[in-house]
Amino acid sequence: MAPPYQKGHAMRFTRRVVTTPDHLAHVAAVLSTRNAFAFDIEAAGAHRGVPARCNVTWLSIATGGGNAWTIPMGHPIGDTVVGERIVPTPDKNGKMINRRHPVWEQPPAQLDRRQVFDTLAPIFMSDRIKVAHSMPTDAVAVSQHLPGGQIPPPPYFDTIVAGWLLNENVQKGLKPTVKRLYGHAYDTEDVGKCVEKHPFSKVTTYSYLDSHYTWLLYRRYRRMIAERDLTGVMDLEMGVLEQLLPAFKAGTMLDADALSKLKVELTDETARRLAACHTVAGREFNVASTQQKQRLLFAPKSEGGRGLKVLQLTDTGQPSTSAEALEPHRGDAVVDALLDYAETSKLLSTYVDGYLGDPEKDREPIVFDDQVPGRLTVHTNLCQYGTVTGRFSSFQPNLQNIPRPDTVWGKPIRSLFVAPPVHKLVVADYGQVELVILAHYLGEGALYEGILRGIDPHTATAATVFGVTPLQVTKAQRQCAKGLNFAVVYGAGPGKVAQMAGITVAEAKKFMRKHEQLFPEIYRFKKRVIAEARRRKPPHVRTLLGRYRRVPELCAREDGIRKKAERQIFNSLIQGSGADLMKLAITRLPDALPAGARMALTIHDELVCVAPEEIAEQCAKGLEQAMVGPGIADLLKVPLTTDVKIVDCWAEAK
DNA sequence: CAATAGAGCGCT
DNA sequence: AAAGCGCTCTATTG
Repeated sequence: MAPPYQKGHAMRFTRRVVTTPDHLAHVAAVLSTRNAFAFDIEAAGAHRGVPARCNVTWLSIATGGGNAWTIPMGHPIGDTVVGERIVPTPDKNGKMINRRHPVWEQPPAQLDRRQVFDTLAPIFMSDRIKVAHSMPTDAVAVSQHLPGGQIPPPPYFDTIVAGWLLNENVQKGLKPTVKRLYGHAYDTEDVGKCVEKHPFSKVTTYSYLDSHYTWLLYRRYRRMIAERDLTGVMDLEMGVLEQLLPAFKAGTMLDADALSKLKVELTDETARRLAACHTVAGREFNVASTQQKQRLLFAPKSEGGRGLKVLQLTDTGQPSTSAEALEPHRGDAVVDALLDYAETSKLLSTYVDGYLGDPEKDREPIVFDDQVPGRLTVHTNLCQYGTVTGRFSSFQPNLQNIPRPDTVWGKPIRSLFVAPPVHKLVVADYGQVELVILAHYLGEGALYEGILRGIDPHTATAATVFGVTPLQVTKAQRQCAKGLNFAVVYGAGPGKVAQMAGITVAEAKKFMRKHEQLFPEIYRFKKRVIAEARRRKPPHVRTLLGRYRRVPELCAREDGIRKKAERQIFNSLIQGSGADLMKLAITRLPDALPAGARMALTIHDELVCVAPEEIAEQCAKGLEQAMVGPGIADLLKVPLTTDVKIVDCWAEAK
């Protein structure tokens, strides 16, 4: 039964917009007869981008039988502008200017959020299949309003993950996907970016269509996943998702005092280094401007430059001012000063000001200080569909590029990441997982034999190349072998190998030839992988657990393009299989870890868990089992190892 | 004024 | 001719 027509919005929406208790009860009644539903939220206000803290103002739900609704819960404006208001606002120079603001009519009466979620909680907490396009955002946002802050339980079907598994090379967002598959460009105004500024009816349509199309994608993808033999990988990803949600909701803790202290120190140091740049250059200039640096360094002395030789060009053919390009010019006072400044200013802007915000640059903090005294919380997005290879990406903030603790400024930065009070971080990383996977695929030869015997792969390679026993391998020989192994996995040329190994290009070429003679099985395997991939349509490879990586350029006519595709396809087999193993380990955590311990982060080959200190030891044992125990070990012909540490802060784990 | 491209650099 | 990412800043473009 449709509710009566309501004043204030168009007739055609009366079945879609839920604004009365009766209509809400009807929604719940229909959903209770369904075994799956898609949902989507819109958030407004300060923390709209942070699902753990955002203000949910719309909930839309779609399910079978053409049922779809949207439920506004505090949309501030109606449909038409009824006047305007002059508001004095400070401009960026602090001067007051009068700004005109539209005055909107009142929105229709809306349901109370509490009432909506109380009514729908049994549906969300049931064993129905929950469908969303990027589940973490919607599930964690909704969890704020469910009893006890509970996260809706599985089963899940995340359509963005399914779409990505079906084709990792296309835009994944709902709008581009709908445009591509259904030819409907339904939100050209970016309503979702700031719903509260758009008229009620417009948001109604937008919100409604989000869950409507998510449901259509579910219907479509469910079948395709099965048809393309992707059920196993999809199940794996949905298992990963289950572990991701609590980590996303809880966030990661930072030491608040250490961060404010570091801010002072890094700010001072960076200011000193900036002053040094201006002193040695003899004038003030913008040290962050590559254009100005180019002129300063490479212009002839007669024109006020340093007259340095250009050793490297950028993609657009400009003289490069990167650290790598300037390295040979070390010793020049200006070069030294510029590189010193670049070091700390990068760290300051990314890892300190980037977290705390910077009023001068109109940047909001991304840390929250309302959780535990003395601690700040960040809710990084560990994006399980963030790469083409299967790895995670991490953003807002990126916690996968925190500086290493073995550098002067890296240590205090990584030390910021701490366990919550009376908890420990339990950190484990796979040992040389990519070479282990390669050895598994090879099943023969010196690399395979070495890893089978538990020898460090770089040492094993060095022993073979230099014709010595593993115990006799020197540091320099191991470094050289490391460069060679790198070249295998990434397809690096002699220049990069030389640079990495600290040898000349001629020497690198010599060693690479020798490597090819001593490890023929590697090159045969590589050739075979590429040839088989090229024969498939579209050209692709499948990883250890069946994940696809398609690289259409593998059939390109142009040499450079095709060679790059060959490197990508081979690297994806290795890198993607590494991602498979890590994701499988993550799904094993609930069975392996003691109650109270959970995943916190993953950095490609590293898995960070958090546990109450009294069960940290158990957690460490469980983590090891999850990562290398039976079920993982059985997948490989060679042993996979992990190094587990129990620490108070992340910097201690290296 | 907002969006985008390019350069550069942090990580595995 | 080094695989995969995200963030900050400048300079340009709309």
